[in-house]
Amino acid sequence: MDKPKRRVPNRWGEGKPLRAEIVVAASRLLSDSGRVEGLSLRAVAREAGIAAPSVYLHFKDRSELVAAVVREVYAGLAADLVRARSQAQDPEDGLRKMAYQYCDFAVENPRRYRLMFEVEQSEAPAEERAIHPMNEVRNLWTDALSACLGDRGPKSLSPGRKAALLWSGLHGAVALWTALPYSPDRRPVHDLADDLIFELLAK
Amino acid sequence: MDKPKRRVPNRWGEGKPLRAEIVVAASRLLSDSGRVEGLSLRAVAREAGIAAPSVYLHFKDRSELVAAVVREVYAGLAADLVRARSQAQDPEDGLRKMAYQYCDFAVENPRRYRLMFEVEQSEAPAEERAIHPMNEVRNLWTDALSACLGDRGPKSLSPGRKAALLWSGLHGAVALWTALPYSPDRRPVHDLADDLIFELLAK
DNA sequence: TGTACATCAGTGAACGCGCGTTCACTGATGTAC
DNA sequence: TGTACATCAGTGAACGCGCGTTCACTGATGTAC
Repeated sequence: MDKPKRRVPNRWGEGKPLRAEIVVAASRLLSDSGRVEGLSLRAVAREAGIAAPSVYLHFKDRSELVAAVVREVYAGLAADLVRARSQAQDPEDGLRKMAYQYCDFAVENPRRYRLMFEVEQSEAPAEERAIHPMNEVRNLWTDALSACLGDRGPKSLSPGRKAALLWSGLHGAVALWTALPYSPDRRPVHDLADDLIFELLAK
Repeated sequence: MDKPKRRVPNRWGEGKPLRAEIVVAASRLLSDSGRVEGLSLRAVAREAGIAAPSVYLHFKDRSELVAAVVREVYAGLAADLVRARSQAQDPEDGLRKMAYQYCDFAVENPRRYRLMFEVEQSEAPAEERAIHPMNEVRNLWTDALSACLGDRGPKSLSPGRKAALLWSGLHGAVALWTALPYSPDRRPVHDLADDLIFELLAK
C-alpha cells in the first residue's frame, strides 16, 4: 500500500500551486521535529510527497528554497505581531502584547525562529539587505514604542534606539532561553519582557 | 611534496597532547572561514593533520568533540571578560569594558560565538545543565552589576534580573548584528551596549 | 470532427561527494624473564 | 645483556548513507490545421 504513487499533475498552465505546497512542507518539517540542518532539498521533497527533481521546477537551487521559507517565516511573525497589537486597549498594552507574542512565537517555533537568523547575510548584496524583511519588524517595534512615549526630553533615548534595545533584548532572551538549559515554563521569558518594557518606559 | 606523511607518534604513554591539538584545530577551523556545519570530524582531522579515525582515540564520537570545542570557547570568553574588567578604574568602567569585550568577542569570532548557542540543550540531562559553562558567564555579569549598583530601593530591579537584561540585550544585539545585514563598523553594537548600561544604571 | 504536434507538470535513475564510523593493521616503545 | 611479548599512538581502506544536481523520460492537456 506504500507503493510510490505518481503525483496527480496540476492542470495545464497551473504549475504554481506546487510552489506553495513545497514551502508549506518545508515549514512543516521545521515545526514537527528535526534540526534546522534537516531542511534538505530531498527531505522537503519527501515531506511534500514529490520527487526531488520536481523542486527545481520552482526553485533555482536549494538556497533559493531556503530563502523562500525564511521570507514566509518573517511574514508570519510580522502578521502575528500586528494582530497582537490590534487586540490591545491602549498603546502600552499593545507594546506588551506584541512583546509577549514575539516571545511566544520564538518559544513555540524554535526551529522556525532560528532559521530566521541562521542564514549568513554578510555576503548578501546591499540592495538585497535593504529589502530584508527584518526591516518591517524593526519598524513595527519603533511604531509601537513611539505610541507609548510622550515627550521625554532630550536626555532620553529616541524611540528608534529604544526599539533597538527592545528587539535586541527580546531576541537575546528567547535565543538564550531556546539555545540553553531551559524548562518548558516560559514565564521567565515573559518576566524579562516585562522588565525590559519597565526600564524602557520608565520616566 | 604533498605525500601524505605519517604523523610522528607521541611518546609512549603520552597520547594526551593530540587531544588538545584536535580541539585547537577545530577552533582554527571556526575562525579561519567556513560555516559552523563545516565542523565535521573529517574536516577537523584534516586541519589537525591526522587521519580521521585518530579522533576516536580521544573522543567517543563527533558530538563529544563538538562539546569539547564549545567548552573551550566558553572558557576563552569568560577569561576575556575577567581580563577586561580587571583593567578598569572603577566599577562602572569595568562593566562597560566587559560589555565592549563581550561584543568584540562575538563580532570578531562570529562562528565561534554562534557555536556556543547552536547546540540544542533541550535533551541534555538536568545535571549537565547545572554545570553548563553559561552559568559562569551569568555570574560574571551579576557580579559586575552588583558592584555598580548602590542601594536602589525596592522599586528597582535586583542585580540578578538586571544581569539577565544586560546579557540578553548584548546577545540580542550581536546576534542580530552578526546574522543580519551588517556593516563592518561595530560602533552600532557598542552604542547599543552604552544605551543598555545607561538604562540599567539610571537612578 | 480528427489528428499531429507543442507545451507543460512531474518523475526515476544515476552521478559524484563528503560524511561518521568500523576494522584490521603498523610500527615504535616499554616490560618480564 | 638479549629476546619475546604487551602496550600504546596512529593509520588506510572500506562500509553505507543522505545529499544536491543533472539527465532523458512520461503522460496529460492544450493548440493548429
